[in-house]
Amino acid sequence: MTHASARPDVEPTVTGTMTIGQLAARSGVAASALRYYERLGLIRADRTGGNQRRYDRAELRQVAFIRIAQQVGISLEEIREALDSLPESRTPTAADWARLSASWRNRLDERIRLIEKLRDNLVGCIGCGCLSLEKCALYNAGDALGAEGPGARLMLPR
Amino acid sequence: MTHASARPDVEPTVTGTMTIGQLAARSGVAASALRYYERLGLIRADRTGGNQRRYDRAELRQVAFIRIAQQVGISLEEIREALDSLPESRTPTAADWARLSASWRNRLDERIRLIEKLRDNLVGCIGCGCLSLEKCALYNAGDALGAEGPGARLMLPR
DNA sequence: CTGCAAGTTGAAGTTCACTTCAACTCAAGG
DNA sequence: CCTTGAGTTGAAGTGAACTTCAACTTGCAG
Repeated sequence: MTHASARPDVEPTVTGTMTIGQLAARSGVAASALRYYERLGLIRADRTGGNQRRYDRAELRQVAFIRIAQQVGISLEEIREALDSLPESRTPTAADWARLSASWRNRLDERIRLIEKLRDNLVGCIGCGCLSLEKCALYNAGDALGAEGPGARLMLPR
Repeated sequence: MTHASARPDVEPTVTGTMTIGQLAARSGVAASALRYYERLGLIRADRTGGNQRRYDRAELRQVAFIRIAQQVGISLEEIREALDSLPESRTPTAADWARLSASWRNRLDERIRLIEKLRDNLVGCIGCGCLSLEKCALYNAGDALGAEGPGARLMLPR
């Protein structure tokens, strides 16, 4: 083993910008995914003279936001729309983020309500055999089951 | 409008079995999806002399279970595994279902915990700008962010 | 200055969960 | 018997979210 002191090669440079590899390592998101996000307009990067991406520190927060939103079941397209609603002034302020996330609180609340209903009814409802689909409160809770258009569906409704 | 009495053409026959169209209508799942589920071994159907599917009433419950599990973010493959764990004796009993759903309660609890954490931290965490990824409790909550293998990822972790 | 890991692009591939299509066959009312 | 709507199959298409590949180019340690 080499000397145990800090390895400087992954540390962000003095300028505070990161390469795609560094952002990937720090965010836990694959570099290919970051490029994909950029193509979709979810994140942005400056370029060096040699056309390599250099990410601002702020992009780390942006990527975190994207990942979290995804975990909540929001599609990248919807995330893009939300991010587009941020002011043009780059590097959104804390207040901007707060406004955005507040608007998603409802979605989270809805999701929790649904899953809790699911959990609370699972044993009782399926166990009791009441799952007759027409009357069962559980089943009707997630009403948006009807198909609409081709392609794969989102796992969770709405 | 014709006379308002019940239309018998969608009603299940005296035998209690359903055509694929009837099961589709009653479960809210497209017929094509039902055939797909059958290919994956998630549901089963008897056949008429002319090779048409005839579903037992019990399959309605089965389909409901599948749909609910999906809403919780469980993949069809995992659902199949769970259903395979049911006893060979066709038409599982209420106790069987209860056992199965009980084993999924944990997953539901986990999901709820995660989303609640997300919700509770969203405004505070992103708003305050603490989202430095390494320290943020919110981000670390959903740790399984690392990639593994090709293909699309599940929306929600685990 | 050289070597080589890390970066770049566009195109094509992958997985999941379906849907759509074409080309039939079945079932049942009139 | 005929027609018509519902059902059958296998193959191919779809959308989301990425990954992988090939064929280069950059950037920096030695």
